[in-house]
Amino acid sequence: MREPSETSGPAAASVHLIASKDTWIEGGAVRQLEQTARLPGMRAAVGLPDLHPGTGYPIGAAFLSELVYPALVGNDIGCGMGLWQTDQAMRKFKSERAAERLSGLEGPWDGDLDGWRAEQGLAPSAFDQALGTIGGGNHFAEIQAVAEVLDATAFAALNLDPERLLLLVHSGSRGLGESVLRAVIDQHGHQGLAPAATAARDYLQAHDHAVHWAEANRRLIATRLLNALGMDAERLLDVWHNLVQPIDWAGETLWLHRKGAAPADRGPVVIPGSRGTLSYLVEPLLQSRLPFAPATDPSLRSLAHGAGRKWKRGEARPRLSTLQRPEDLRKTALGGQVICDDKELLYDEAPEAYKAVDRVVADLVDAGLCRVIATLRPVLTYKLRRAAGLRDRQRAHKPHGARKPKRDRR
DNA sequence: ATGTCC
Repeated sequence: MREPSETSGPAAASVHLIASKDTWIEGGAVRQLEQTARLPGMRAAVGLPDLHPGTGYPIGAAFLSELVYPALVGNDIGCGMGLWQTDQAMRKFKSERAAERLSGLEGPWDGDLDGWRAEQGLAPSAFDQALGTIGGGNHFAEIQAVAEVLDATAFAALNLDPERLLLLVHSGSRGLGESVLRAVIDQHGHQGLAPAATAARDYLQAHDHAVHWAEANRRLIATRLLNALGMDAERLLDVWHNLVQPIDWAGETLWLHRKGAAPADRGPVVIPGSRGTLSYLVEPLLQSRLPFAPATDPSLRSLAHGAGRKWKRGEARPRLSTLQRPEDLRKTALGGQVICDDKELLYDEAPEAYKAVDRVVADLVDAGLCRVIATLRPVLTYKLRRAAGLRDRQRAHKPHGARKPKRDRR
């Protein structure tokens, strides 16, 4: 573990960075970590090895505070990862055939929403048309195969079969979380809220609903995708990496904010790479460490939530477009296939835009925070499918005058 | 990240 340099200002929370010297971390992200740690009421802050800059606050970090900071959780409240084991044998899977069967996941679900919501115990919201949709950015649904089993005992304990395909879903609360954040920010700005105050209570109630919505959303995404492929599956895990929750610490209640940080106290988690690299199924090693205290657990019971972005959104296309065409990006180095009809998104989420997940996981293992159970190989990554007529064209019709002149074909 | 943006 390396420690950020001392900075001036009021002595505040302890700040830790869990990363080896070989792991690239942007200076701006470390500055955001230190600045956030100086907010009122902060007790401890940790940057995980996937730390990278966010808008105002870093991503890949956890914060322990006396106050509740909605802005720190961000807009995608409840975002996380769900993992399913399917009944589909890897050897019999035809990924091109499967890709043809996947479409329409962007539109509203045509099932019995009321019945399903009741089954999930999920209160209705104005955003329920979006239930079962993946969204944009780094969200995805991915069919994976087991690449290597490194801990056979833990693997078997999860009832995992190395021959069967898995489904990993990464999504969150979409527009609902955005509306919850906007409502509290409009009233109170970015300030920390006293947990007992009405503002915090109202926020936390809406936050908890968004967290529930996000999990239900991942479940419905999985259901839709599995139905389309004619597969059955069992959920192995579901964890949130964007949320705030109360945590008991030496008799007092503090608030643990995870901003792109996976929990180390909810069983195994998947640390996804990019669509072109392996993902890691890991077993956290902190579950028996009680009582909870930052002094004995500087990781704040958290793990990296992925590889971490290396390039900001929008930066990848100009860097890569001369080297790789969109059709090149729809096949990956590990033989996987990518469904993504949005060019900007295709470039933004290219493997090159991410740090090396192997390095990130190695840092966690070296810090004694987790053990690798297995590595998972991407087979078919679903990002965004546009209606057939609109694929690889301009998103919307523009007036003729606004159209660029046709360029010569190379 | 965002029923994304005019």
